Amino acid sequence: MPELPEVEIVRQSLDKKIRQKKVKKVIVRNRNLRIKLSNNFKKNLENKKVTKVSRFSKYLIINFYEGKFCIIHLGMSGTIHLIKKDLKSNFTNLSFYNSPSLPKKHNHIEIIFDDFRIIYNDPRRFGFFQIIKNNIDLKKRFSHLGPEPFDKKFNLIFFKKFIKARNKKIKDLLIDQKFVSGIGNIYASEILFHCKINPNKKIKLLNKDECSRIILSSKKILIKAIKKGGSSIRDFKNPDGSSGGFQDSFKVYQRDGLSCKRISCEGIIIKKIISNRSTFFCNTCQN
DNA sequence: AAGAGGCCCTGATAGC
DNA sequence: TGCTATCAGGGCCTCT
Repeated sequence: MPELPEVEIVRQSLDKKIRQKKVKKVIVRNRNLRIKLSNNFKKNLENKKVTKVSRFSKYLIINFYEGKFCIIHLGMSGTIHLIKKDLKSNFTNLSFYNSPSLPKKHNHIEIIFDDFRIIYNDPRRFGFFQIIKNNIDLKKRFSHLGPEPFDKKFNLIFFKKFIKARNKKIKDLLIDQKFVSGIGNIYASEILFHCKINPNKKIKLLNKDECSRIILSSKKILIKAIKKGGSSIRDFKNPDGSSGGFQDSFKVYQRDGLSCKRISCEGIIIKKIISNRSTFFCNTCQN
């Protein structure tokens, strides 16, 4: 499901809700996520107080007072639901489950606070939760990942150096998390449309100006997507149940066969599989 | 050693 | 109202 903008939207509403709150109880219904949940998972969370919720790339990070962290990756289909207690009901337990936005199946993990709980739902179970003991381990955990698009380290010098002695298509490079972290399949297509570069182009053929445009467009598209609340396709929703709006701004994603949205371009949007994933681009203005 | 491809898993949709 | 095939926004592993 989610790329960096969607994860950031989840982070924002989660942070607003659980900052400075103490976890009362944890319910685990299914430990078999992509990474099997550790045996002491519950113990590590129960009675611990949250300082804040942060994020790196597509990973959510719940920060706790004693210096531990719980990282959450949503995989392809993970969603987080904030469920408030229905004050009209006197039933202690069932009164949490009357939210129409809560799916019936695959609610694997619940983290319970005083008068609300957060529920992790994930049909495909490509997501995971992981406890990280301290700051050093947290750094290590993300050490294989490249900078985020907004990071000033993501610049022309870095770009040129990284692509040296490599040969792949630019679309492949953009979703390579070792190069830049947070961009996934949707935004890669949107970014390349924005800077008018063909996703099939080999990186060794990119000139300086094109590299600069890719950097700039990556920043712009992701920031715009965050401002619009992420993209709601399939099942993505803000934990409070509201939808994002960036999907209405898609210029190429899932628009194959339709005409190019660029003013004065007569092109048609093409869908092509690049390394096993759908890629969309204009056959005219992206060269 | 970089890169291509397969695989983890379930659900929605298309086509018969 | 049934099947079966294909595809889906991620990331890791293996083979070459």
